[in-house]
Amino acid sequence: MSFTDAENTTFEAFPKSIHDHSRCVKDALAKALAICQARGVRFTELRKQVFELVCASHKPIGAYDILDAFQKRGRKTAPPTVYRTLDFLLEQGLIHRIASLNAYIGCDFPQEPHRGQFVICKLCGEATELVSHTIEKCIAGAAEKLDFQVQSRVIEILGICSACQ
Amino acid sequence: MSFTDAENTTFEAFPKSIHDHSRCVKDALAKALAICQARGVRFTELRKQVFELVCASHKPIGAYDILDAFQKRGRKTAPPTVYRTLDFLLEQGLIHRIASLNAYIGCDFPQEPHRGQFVICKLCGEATELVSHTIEKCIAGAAEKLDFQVQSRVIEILGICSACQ
DNA sequence: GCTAAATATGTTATATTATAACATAACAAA
DNA sequence: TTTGTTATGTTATAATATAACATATTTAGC
Repeated sequence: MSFTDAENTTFEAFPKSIHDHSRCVKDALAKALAICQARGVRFTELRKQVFELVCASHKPIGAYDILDAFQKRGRKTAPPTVYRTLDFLLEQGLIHRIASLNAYIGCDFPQEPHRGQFVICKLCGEATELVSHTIEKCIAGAAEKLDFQVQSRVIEILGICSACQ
Repeated sequence: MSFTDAENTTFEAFPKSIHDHSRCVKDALAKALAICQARGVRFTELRKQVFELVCASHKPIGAYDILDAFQKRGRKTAPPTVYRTLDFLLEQGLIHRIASLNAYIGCDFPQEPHRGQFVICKLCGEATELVSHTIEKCIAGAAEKLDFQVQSRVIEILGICSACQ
């Protein structure tokens, strides 16, 4: 469930402790599959499994955590396999990379082309995605003044969530 | 030389190719020294040298580039020495870390308590700092709605600067 | 000045994150 | 069914960062 406020910022409830997570994962998988089919790219078993691991929680997960999970399941996997798969999911906009944590999180709005903005709790590790059009506009304005062509942006807000205070 | 626009965003000229850089470094060193003296912390020779290396250009520099520079000068230095020194400079707000590049850059506004926002050219590597109060407000607004205590933020805008287009 | 405490730096080893380069397998189109 | 393309496997290594402990330097109190 996402909200849009008066300043035109869209966000999910946070923290996400209280929601039907199995449904949440199921929906995300269905969306991802539909998106890949529509684009004619393959949502292979490996990609599906990595995506499921990333979506298993709303805490950004590291590449080596994914690797460990595979190895615990008895699947011998090497880092390039995981990184390549993460790269695919990033390219398709199904997940985001959190630069300040070297970790990956499922995208809350995979249908729409957009740039993720994140709010991340340093205590519980949960993160949620914002889409603030005000921030977008402000960045676009500054870029225009500098005659700068924006290609990507990293916006990560770190602190303590309401539940952890 | 910094500017403040109608939307209350302060920024330096960008790209910075055309400015008196030796003066720029000299000023930064003087400011850093004054700040450390005022706070009663030591701006040691090592810290000064690392700070000078970071300020030697307006391109974010990696920790291992700093290490290499020391080793080229015949000074045998190990990674922890560099990282500890960078940590000190970060704590004092004299430099910033660019998370998306794993690199470090001198702070343009070390006197004021603020959070860096960066515009970074992927071609020439130059970066400049913004202080957009609009972005600050927007983040503060979203945080308040989520009852989230902001501790730090990472705002990095990547693309192509005017000179490189 | 001398000594103790605090601060800073040196040193060794290792953890963590990510990629290069090349081999094999699976799939898709003709 | 063979050919090109895409995906995955495999080995090795690069790049970034920290833990743990040793030594040196500075500061403050005496």
